[in-house]
Amino acid sequence: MTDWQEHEPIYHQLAQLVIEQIIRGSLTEGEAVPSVRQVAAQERINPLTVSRAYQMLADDGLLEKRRGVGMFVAPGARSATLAGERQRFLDHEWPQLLARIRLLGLNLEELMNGEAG
Amino acid sequence: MTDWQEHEPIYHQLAQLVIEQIIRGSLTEGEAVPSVRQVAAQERINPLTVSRAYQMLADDGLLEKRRGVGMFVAPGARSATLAGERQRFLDHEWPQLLARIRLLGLNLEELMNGEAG
Amino acid sequence: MTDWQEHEPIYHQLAQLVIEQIIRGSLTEGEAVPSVRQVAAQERINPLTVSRAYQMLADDGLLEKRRGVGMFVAPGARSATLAGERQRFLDHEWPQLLARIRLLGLNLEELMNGEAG
Amino acid sequence: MTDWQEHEPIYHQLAQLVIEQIIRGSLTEGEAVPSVRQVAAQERINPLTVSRAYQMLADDGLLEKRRGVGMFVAPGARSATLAGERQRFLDHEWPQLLARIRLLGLNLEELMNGEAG
DNA sequence: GTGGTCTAGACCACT
DNA sequence: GTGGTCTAGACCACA
Repeated sequence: MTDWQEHEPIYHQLAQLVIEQIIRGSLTEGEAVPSVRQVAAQERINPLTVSRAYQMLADDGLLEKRRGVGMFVAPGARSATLAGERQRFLDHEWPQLLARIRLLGLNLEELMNGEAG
Repeated sequence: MTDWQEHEPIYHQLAQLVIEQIIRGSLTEGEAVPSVRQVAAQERINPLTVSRAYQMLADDGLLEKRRGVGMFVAPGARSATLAGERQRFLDHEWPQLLARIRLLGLNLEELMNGEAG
Repeated sequence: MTDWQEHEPIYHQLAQLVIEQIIRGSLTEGEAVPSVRQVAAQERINPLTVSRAYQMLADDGLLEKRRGVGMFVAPGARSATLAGERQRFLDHEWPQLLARIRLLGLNLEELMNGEAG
Repeated sequence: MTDWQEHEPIYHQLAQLVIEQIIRGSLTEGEAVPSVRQVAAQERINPLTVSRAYQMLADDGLLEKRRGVGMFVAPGARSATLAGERQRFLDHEWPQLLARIRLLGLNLEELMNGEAG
């Protein structure tokens, strides 16, 4: 059972988890994703919430539905995801972040400090 | 007119803007912040939303209300803000971001130097 | 109260209705769309079902959300919709349809007959 | 391997394919239709799905079962099918399609002549 | 007032 | 077994 962030929709966090698993390789292309009911039971959340997450991923072409069978990681999902996420990060998140880091007067050393702990 | 982020409350984003201005020095201690009505008109948002943002800042001791006159940047606001923001950033936001950067296979040093992409 | 088709999701039919109203001009750009609750009450369906329809339209850029206020027909929605629907029809639906019409040996006259009744 | 439409049951689409073949004459009356297993393997779908399609056609009198042998196109199937399909198309599908064509501002004559776009 | 999220539970179609 | 749809109802954040 994952512990969900308070202020972000569960279905969104769940989708993100799947994306991470695809990137990390713990879900490989062509592999079946755990069923909606299975995830719902395991995470103790409503099937509809799981369904929404999977639906989002299917809309983005990361998952493939086979009717009456289940949902599968789409071929090419890993590279597509990785490229897409990188793009989004570099274009939208990082510029704002960098401005913020500079505003706060933080440098590389201070930022690296945390990782030792 | 700022363009607001989709998934974060406007009042929160607005407060953040004021904080940045204080840190940057474009709002100096003792200076009056623009009136609720003024901001509301300029940004085309509800006055209540502006009010809420200012209230938050007042609660944190960054703004001072002077009845019938307006709101002013509190003395000591800049250093307090800067310290607080740095703390919050390093403790809560940065760890997640670093994990994300690693997951995407990006190099932090290059990112900091603007060499990425 | 609309009478819904049996075999197509209500939220999908509802979205289609809104699209038709935009094309037809009974919903003009910038105009507020009836609220989720309002439609739900009027059509005697669940608010969530209405919400899904509106969400689809917002995702396609046909509706604009203003938080805490409501949803509005996006600027440029009419021409975008019309162009998009035409494209989709000509590219995907019509070729199959034409093949079918020819297979059944139907001609223009037979097809026009129905419209008199 | 056919690529199936998203929102219509595969068994229904499969039955439609057989009907088209009968009308087109690529399946003649008295001829055996390919076995359930054969189709299932070729189309990579569940044998039950194929079976269901064939069953529907048999129920409509378009196919005949001969136990232990296979299924065959029934005598009189072609004319019966053609008449039935025309009826169904003109009565149920075409009126909606025509309304849609009108809504999109398309010209039926041009469409029939392939001049559209 | 607005839309968004989540739940519990029912029912359906497809394979 | 699979996912999809819908309902009734609760609660929340935003404006």
